[in-house]
Amino acid sequence: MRMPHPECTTCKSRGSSLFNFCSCAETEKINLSKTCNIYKKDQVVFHENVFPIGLFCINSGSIKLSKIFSTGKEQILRIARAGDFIGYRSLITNDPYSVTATALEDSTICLIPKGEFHELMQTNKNFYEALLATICKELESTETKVSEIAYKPVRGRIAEALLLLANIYKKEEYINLTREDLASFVGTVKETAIRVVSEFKDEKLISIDKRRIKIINSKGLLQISNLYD
Amino acid sequence: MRMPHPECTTCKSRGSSLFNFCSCAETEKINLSKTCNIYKKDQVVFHENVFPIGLFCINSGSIKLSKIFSTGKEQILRIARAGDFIGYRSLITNDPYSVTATALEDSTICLIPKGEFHELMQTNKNFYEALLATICKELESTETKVSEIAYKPVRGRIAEALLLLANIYKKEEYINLTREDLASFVGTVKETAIRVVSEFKDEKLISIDKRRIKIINSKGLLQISNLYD
DNA sequence: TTAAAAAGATGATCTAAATCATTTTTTTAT
DNA sequence: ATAAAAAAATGATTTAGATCATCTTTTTAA
Repeated sequence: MRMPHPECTTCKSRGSSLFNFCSCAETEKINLSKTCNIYKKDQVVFHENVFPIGLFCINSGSIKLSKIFSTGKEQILRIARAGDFIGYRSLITNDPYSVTATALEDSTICLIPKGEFHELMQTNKNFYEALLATICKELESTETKVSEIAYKPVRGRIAEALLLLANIYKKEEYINLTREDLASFVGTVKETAIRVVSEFKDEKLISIDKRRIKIINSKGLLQISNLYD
Repeated sequence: MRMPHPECTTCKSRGSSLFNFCSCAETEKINLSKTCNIYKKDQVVFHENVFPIGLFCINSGSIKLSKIFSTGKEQILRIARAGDFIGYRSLITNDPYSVTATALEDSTICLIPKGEFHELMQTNKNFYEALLATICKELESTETKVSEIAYKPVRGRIAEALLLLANIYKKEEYINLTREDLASFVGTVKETAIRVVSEFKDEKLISIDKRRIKIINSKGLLQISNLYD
């Protein structure tokens, strides 16, 4: 779905994005070449194994990045929000996407053409360095994820995930993720995630309104998360 | 342990390392500023949570990069060999090491001072770009590891790990890793790794001499590895 | 507004893999 | 060469969490 372009220069996500490292002139230039679309909830932004055509910059909403198996199982690796870039790795390595990006809610996403991205990489050192730092941070958190899935019990992983998600969704009052997505995020199944979330509710660590989760005792959750570190 | 410096310019690992992107003059300069040490088997090269003082370049041997838990459990994330750089991520982000590096066998490792590394990053675009590409690849393989630990049964993970290790150790005839390290690498326990390796021997997928593993049916292993993708 | 679909809850059962315990083989150090 | 230590092998037992099945609540769409 096409929509009137939000302006990059005045974009409310600019401060929290890598565009913060771009000059006004650069931002203006990007603004002219970009296109912008609304993705409905559950709509795929890009598919695993497909070659990229540009850089996606999330203007509003949230996007899950996941690997999907032939068995239908899904592993969510990361959840991106307003201001985040997605799909830049394939642009750098010239490889097809290694993950699938799907909208978790209705989201507005801008697409910056490949050439524009590469030009920015060539000409703006600050941008380049900030991007490199972002990738390094991502790698570190992914390495942490490996160890935790391997050694931390489900209860600890869900406690930790809820704290992380509360931070991602800090502007909203509730964590807006189905139990099934929560399960995919921590590497378990729906039923187990449902059970653990119910336990946390009984233990007064979280409250639930309809199906939405709100943390009411983050210290308690942190303790559960750290039990096995 | 100190030793006579191997020469960077004639280093047999140079072709397979990122120094391949450096000019002769640059390599000479690095050669003069570097120091070189032998690390005995099981010796720690650097520790988690410690700040880096330079860039490590493996001249010979093999190094495991792992996270170690307070419970004593270890998750091996990556195994680095001759020509590989280790510890560059902390140098880029100015953070302490997020993993511990330990010699799997007696290894020779050069240490390039921090300043030298940063200068190279500033002045040599090819080097910079190659490093960025390396990190991107690492991130992709770490993401794959997350999904596999979450969804692939131990048999499949060990089959896959053996194929990967055979490739890392392609110059040697045997895979030189204890069952315990193999277990840490795929996220399981020693006993389970031992049992699966024994099964593979019984199924004529591998042969074992003393405790060393040699692959004799890689197609079979690949099939087991792919059963659940 | 109502029917259908999706999400969540919950109980029962099963199983892969962890844990615990002991023995054998290989390696290392004296 | 021999003793001690480390690694591997193997059996018995336990368990966390997956799977299967059914029911309830909430959301979505006609």
